Amino acid sequence: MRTEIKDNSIIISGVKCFDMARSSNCGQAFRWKSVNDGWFGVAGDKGVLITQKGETLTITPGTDADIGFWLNYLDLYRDYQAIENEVAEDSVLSPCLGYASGIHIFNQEPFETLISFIISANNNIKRITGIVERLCELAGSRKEGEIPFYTFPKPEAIAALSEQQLTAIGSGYRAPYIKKTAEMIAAGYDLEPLRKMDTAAARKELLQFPGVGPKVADCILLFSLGHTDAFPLDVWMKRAMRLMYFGGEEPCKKDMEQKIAQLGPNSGILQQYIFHYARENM
DNA sequence: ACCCAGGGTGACG
DNA sequence: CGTCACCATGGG
Repeated sequence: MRTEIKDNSIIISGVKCFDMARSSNCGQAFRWKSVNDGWFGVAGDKGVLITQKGETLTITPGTDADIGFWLNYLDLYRDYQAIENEVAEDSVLSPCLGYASGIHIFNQEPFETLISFIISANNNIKRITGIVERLCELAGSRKEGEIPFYTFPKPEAIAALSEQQLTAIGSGYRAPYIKKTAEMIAAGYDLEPLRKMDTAAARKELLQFPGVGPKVADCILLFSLGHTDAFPLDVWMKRAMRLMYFGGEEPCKKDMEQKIAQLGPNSGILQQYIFHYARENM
């Protein structure tokens, strides 16, 4: 893999085992949208267009100082080929690769992920995307450029909104959860130390936030805090796990946990393959 | 009209 | 510890 700067763009060549289309459209992030010949997305205070042609990625705009940020965000440091090789040898999981090969876990900003997945509860991806977009327009800061965009709001900005404003953008009964959680972060709770905790301890911390239960906590751990063994179990995943490992029958909790543990330290990444496979097939 | 969506909360046993 | 009604919203 090689990086260079050309015409205000970051060019990353020799990119293997990465599919931007699948990665940006697999329900882990809500701020990427397909445009003419690529994807426009926002991360932190950066809004960029990413195009992929074969093994070459182009990120526009991008300077030398941004290279490390995007390599980390797109999880290009991780050896996904090794992970996919193991999946290919697993007779149960290998069918997922046809639909999920090239999916990377994006390393997103923790507060944004926390709020986004509170919104995700009992909701569908299209609606979640819309609510997040309206939240950014309501309380984020506008950035001008070739494609103008809004940043994800800071905790203080969301805490300052009324519940009525939050329901007005479509968040429904989750409005008080969003507000209270933002208030807790604005009051000084730091999510960063959760990266270094073991997954179970970090999960317990996240469960303190209103609107965060086991599934939402696992999404935050996996999509923003580097815990690749967090395994979000939503309705799609339960359906898929039932069919793949339990003959279509509902397993008891212990058997499910045992099966997940058996998938190893990258179970969360495998989860994303299974999730995408399930959404396309079930 | 009914069911579903990347579920969580609170009440009750 | 487990179960379950309820929660707001829009699309099928």
